[in-house]
Amino acid sequence: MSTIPKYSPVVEDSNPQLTPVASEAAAVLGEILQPVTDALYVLQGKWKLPILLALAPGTKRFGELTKALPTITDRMLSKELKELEANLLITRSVIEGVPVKVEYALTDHGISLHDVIIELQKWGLRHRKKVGLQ
Amino acid sequence: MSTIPKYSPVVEDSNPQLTPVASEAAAVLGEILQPVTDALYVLQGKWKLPILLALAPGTKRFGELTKALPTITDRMLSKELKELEANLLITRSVIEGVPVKVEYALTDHGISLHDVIIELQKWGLRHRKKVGLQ
DNA sequence: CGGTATCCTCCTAGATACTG
DNA sequence: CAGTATCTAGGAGGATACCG
Repeated sequence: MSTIPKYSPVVEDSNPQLTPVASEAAAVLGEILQPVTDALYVLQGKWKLPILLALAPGTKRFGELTKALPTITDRMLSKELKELEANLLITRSVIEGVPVKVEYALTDHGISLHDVIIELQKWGLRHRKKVGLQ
Repeated sequence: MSTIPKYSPVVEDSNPQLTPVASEAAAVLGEILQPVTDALYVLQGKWKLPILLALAPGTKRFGELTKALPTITDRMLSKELKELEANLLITRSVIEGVPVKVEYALTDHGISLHDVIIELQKWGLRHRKKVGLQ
């Protein structure tokens, strides 16, 4: 196992994708790019959003999540949960016993994604109409 | 060349990643997942956002974009511009002459991403603090 | 029950060279 | 100037089997 896996939070590097020219507009753009990239990063991948939505109604166990997301593999679910935990969006609680139970729940920080998701939803609906898919 | 490339708008399939159980909560979740996925989809990749931000101040030509995004390759820029155009976020205007000029500009639909981007930025800034990267 | 370990496949992104 | 053609590498995601 590698020592520092992908579970480190946020985006890996602040790569300068826009030239740092000395115009105010460009400066503003630069201040937008990084935070937005960070936000998009934590939602990246096929399963982040489905998992977060599945946890929205309340705490769920590993097995309950696999039922809620019938096509995810155990490996993927495990991997994604680790990343979400590393980004402080969910908590993982082990309940000792035989067999052991593990509960996953949204953190306040995870819940705070609500506004972002609503805004994405609103735009996504407009986009569907615009593009003509129903 | 394949006949139907990736330039088709929105996400390829509505894959049921959440079980359609008969609870109201799940129904609401299903209505959130698809539009949000669509919205995230059009911003996906390393260059979508930088290109959109580079076009925010106004129309730019291909060469101007390569200068604004110094590390992008021509191939990548060309590919991403096609996808953005297919998603109706930008327009492509050919100005005949020798040599030919091509101008790219945001559409109203592209500009309408503003609210989404601001919301992502706000959350991204909070996320950086939360995660402890300054 | 709640995962790991291995192996594999495809897709994205990039490098390089060339063109109307 | 504004791209296209071709090739390649790396990583995300997936299948399957096994484990404390």
